[in-house]
Amino acid sequence: MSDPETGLRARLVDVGVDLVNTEGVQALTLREIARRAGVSHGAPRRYFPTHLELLSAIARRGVTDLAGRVAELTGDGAANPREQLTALGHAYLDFALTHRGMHELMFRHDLLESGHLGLRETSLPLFSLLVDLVGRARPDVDAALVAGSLLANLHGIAQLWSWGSLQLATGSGDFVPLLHTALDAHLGPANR
Amino acid sequence: MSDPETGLRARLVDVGVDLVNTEGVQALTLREIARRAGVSHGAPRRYFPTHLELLSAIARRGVTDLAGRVAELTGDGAANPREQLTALGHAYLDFALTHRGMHELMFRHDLLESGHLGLRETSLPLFSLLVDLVGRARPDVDAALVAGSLLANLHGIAQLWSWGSLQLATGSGDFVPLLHTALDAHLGPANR
DNA sequence: ATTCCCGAGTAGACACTGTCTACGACGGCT
DNA sequence: AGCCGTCGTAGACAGTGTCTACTCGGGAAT
Repeated sequence: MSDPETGLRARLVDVGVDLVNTEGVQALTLREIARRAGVSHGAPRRYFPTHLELLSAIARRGVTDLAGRVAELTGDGAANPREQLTALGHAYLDFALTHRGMHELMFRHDLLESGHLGLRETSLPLFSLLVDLVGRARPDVDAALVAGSLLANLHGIAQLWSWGSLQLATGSGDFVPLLHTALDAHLGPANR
Repeated sequence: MSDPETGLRARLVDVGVDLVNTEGVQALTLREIARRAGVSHGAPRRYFPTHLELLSAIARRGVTDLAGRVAELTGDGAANPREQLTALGHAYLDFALTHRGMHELMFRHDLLESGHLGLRETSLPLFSLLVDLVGRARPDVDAALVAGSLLANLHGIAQLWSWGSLQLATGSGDFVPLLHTALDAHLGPANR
């Protein structure tokens, strides 16, 4: 009847999401998750045959969370694509920096290559949204190429910023100038 | 007298570099490195008090390797900065994609945050070279900001490309168009 | 109503990991 | 000769992921 009691499967993922956001990615031990869910260390195996599949389920939670935030920011019809892209970039960086553990988990090589995550399918709508916005903002260029480079730019800023390399480089403690630099570079200088 | 016999310390790092390039980052077990170096699992502790410090030493080898490649590409005086930046970007992407394990190791959060790696100091010359080149190519902008964004862009392309997200996005199996898109975006369209 | 059975979780074993500590060789001093 | 410090060994310990045998409880079928 109550919500969190709906099956051990969901509870394990809930615990994992909490754990990665509070303690970091190295705390996502199979046994620790089981412990916090109040079951024995063998229990998760019935739902997730391997540790990687449990981690993938947790990471997928983060992907859909991020996708939700982006969707609600860019939801309203055909607004100014440049503004929407700014909001999208801001949302992405904000998510990555306030959920560092989850962001790190979402892009781990072993998860991505295991195939359990299905990031290719999960993140494709976000990418095609980006392609659409870029295509509307700059009809004169190869939208897929520019969108790809812009996505990589956002991702790189999030990554380098989160461990401090870029803050030392740019001096300031604010990532917004970097975001605007990246946007200006790919979309042309902000027209007013 | 012979080269590889110069101390266990160097031999451990040698073994680690080989291992990460052939088997990947998950093979860099303390005990496995010791095994391949022909010593017991307790031996590394005399030179590297913890596993992370050994990994940091291996990663530092990769950083200096990359710095060397970049330095020899951009060594000749004051050539065309745009061409030098193109060569630098190509070298960076090439290194990241042909040494995937090493590249992944070099940018692991736990290594960076442990402080043992010293990436801040190690990679600073590379970044200031980038700032210099960007400043010469575009005297009209904040060079540090653009260089930071460009570095993040290169890093992001390397990362996203290496696990296939971008190849699916751009269709082609070649990363050079993406590299030129990023360079054009930050430096302005190639003059001529 | 009794039997059967199957899904869900437990408990213990196994090989492996990183860290710690006590111990043994070996070589260069005085 | 005796000593001592450096280097490496060997074993213990807690913790990990995976595997397998088992127990328990509640329907379904006869």
